[in-house]
Amino acid sequence: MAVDRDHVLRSAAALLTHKSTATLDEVARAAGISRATLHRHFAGREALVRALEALGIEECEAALDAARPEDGPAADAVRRLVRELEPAAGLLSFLYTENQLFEGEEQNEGWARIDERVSALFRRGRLSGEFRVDLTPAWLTEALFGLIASGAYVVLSGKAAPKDFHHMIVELMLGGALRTEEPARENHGERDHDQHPAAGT
Amino acid sequence: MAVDRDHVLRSAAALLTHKSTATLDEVARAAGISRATLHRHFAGREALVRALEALGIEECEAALDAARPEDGPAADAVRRLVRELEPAAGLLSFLYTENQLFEGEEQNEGWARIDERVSALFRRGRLSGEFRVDLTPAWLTEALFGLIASGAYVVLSGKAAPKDFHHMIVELMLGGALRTEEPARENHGERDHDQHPAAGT
DNA sequence: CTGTGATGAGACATCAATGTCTCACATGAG
DNA sequence: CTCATGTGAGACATTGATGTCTCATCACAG
Repeated sequence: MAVDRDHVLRSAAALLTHKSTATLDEVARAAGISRATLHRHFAGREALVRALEALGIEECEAALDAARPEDGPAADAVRRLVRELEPAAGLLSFLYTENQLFEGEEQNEGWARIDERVSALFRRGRLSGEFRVDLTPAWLTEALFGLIASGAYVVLSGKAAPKDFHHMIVELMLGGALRTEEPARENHGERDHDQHPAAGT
Repeated sequence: MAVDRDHVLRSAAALLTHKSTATLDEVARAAGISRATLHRHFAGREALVRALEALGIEECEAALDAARPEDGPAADAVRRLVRELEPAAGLLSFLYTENQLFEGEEQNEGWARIDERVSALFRRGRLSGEFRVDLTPAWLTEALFGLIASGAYVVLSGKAAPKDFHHMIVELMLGGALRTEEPARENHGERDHDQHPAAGT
């Protein structure tokens, strides 16, 4: 045997994340194999992207499982979810933009399922009174992935440190940019970052 | 004369927004002209994208001018900015993802300028005590454009109504998803004293 | 009407990415 | 050693998008 399929996929994901138009030859080089070998494992660019999509879906599902979106306060579940999704941020960023190309084509049911699970989390939070009622679960779901993509980009471009990824996204997502007397992002039981900016006057 | 250059650009923007790989032939058809004519106005795909980029920059600058980011509460300035940016959301969404392809190449200085102006707004808000200090202006700027892109996508896909565009983005951006005793979105200028014992736990 | 200018349609060559195939080499099993 | 397998390198044809050019048509100014 040869060529660790998973290694190839991850290399491809890393490369395509910041150069989505990379040639198959470039993808192969990035993985340390020849174009011929790459083609032996993935019939073509289409197949490669599909495989990446499958990998992304797989990681999202795994992240969702690990984040236990049904447990405890919804806000904490969101924090855990972002935490679990962080390793896949680059790949997701790529797929997020790539998916817009599939406009019109039928969306992979895997995404629909993930979308549903995340939406369910936001719905639960809304029902429990934790989340605002004027922001729909659908929008929050879309926004979450959008922010993850933006976050991955910011970190990649060096405008922010990797260690701030989780904080940036979770805090903006949950608490917003406005400073409040009572920081909305107080931890509901879980000890995440606690860089409370001493909201006092 | 013939072919309203501006019309062609806007058609192209609309098409490329949801199919970024559209053929020049498709772009031409979308604008209601022939590929030959399209080519007479824009030397090639490269030139076309550049023109779209220039248009996007122009609209952003105009939006920034109209939003008076220096006036009044920073939060209100953000609201005005999103309002002014809304018509260009589709175009921005396209450029936002497209820009990631130019990774490595020198970024158009126009974007740098816009980035700087928006960042300045968030810096101002942070200094005035309106915005949180743990979220950097750079991140908020990136996030704002990311949310605008997400918002444009959600509206385009029909998951949200166009009329909610502004609300969705501004509210999530400023107030976050968490429900608070004193909804941040009601602060349209004057800060109402929030001395509520919102201590969740 | 006539001339000018812009456009639409389409032919044609070019180019880059891709799909396919061959051949030689390296490695490991027997 | 000998064979089977997987791989690297590269040739070659195909395909789709593009750049370029020609020619007929249409609208409008004179």
